[in-house]
Amino acid sequence: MVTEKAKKTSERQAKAAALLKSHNLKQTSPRLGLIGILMEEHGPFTIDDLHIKLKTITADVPDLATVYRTLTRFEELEIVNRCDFGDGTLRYELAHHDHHHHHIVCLSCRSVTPLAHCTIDLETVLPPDHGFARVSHKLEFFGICPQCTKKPS
Amino acid sequence: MVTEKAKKTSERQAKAAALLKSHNLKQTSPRLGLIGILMEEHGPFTIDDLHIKLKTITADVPDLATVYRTLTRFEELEIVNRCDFGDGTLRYELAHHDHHHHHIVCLSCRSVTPLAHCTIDLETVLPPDHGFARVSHKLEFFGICPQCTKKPS
DNA sequence: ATATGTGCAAATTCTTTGCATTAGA
DNA sequence: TCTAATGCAAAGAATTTGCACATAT
Repeated sequence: MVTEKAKKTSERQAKAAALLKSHNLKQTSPRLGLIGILMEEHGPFTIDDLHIKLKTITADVPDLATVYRTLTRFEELEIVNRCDFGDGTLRYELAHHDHHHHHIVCLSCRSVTPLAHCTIDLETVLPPDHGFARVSHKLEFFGICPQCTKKPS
Repeated sequence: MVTEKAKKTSERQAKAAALLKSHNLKQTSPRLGLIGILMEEHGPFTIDDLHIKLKTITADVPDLATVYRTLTRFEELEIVNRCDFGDGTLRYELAHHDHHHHHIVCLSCRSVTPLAHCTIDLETVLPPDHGFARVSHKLEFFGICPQCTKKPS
């Protein structure tokens, strides 16, 4: 009997393989491992988070340098998004090309909550004559989450 | 005869001194120098930019560590804003308390253009039941500026 | 077979910290 | 005088790089 979980895992593996193939990247275990983790949980995760998670699923963990190189590569290919919450450590999450979204970060416990989707309309936010091409944006929210608000800090 | 420029400079010095006094900070030359520079040009500037600019106005340049400490202090006191454009180096600009604004960064020449003011309305962007307290946001735009768009890269 | 990817170790870059000394208020 | 601020040097943290070896296609 095939469990539901095992089924999902194999689906993910197939998707991960297809994703690499579509970008002409070789199927290596660091890459498959990283995409697998990012498909399983939303994140975003720091490089260290990801490196630690890799340890739990593989015997021979890839080198930290490889994790850095892999994610930099993935970012260039827009397989992942890089998130910068201004705390000195970058975080990565899988890119979803049908929408994009932002996060709200708790300044107390550092938890990260994804927001449903982006409602920013560039036309209304930027001056009409800005003259910039290929405009994108980074938007992150910060605050004190409901749990931390209750607790006396 | 007093030139227009000299007059502005002395006005700035007076404002800088008042700013420090209002926060109970001692009047030291690193602090006065930094505020002076930030009042003169919008920036935002990296720590290194500021350190280099200090060299042009003072004989005995403050140590880099002092520049870091001073700006961290200023940020806590909300005298300056810290800007993070995701390129690995933080930038600082004077905080204006009557408004806040964002920037558009050219991905080609790295120039930074301040946008007039922020038009983001938290109510419409965040889900109504988010439950976070003391919400703030960081928003930066990226693109290719008009000059760089013209030039063949 | 061959270009691509990886491990390892060292180097870089940005930032922070400890501590003795100096200097504002 | 007495606390706060600075300089200096060293430590830290995150990330990048060079190069020889390994591996996917």
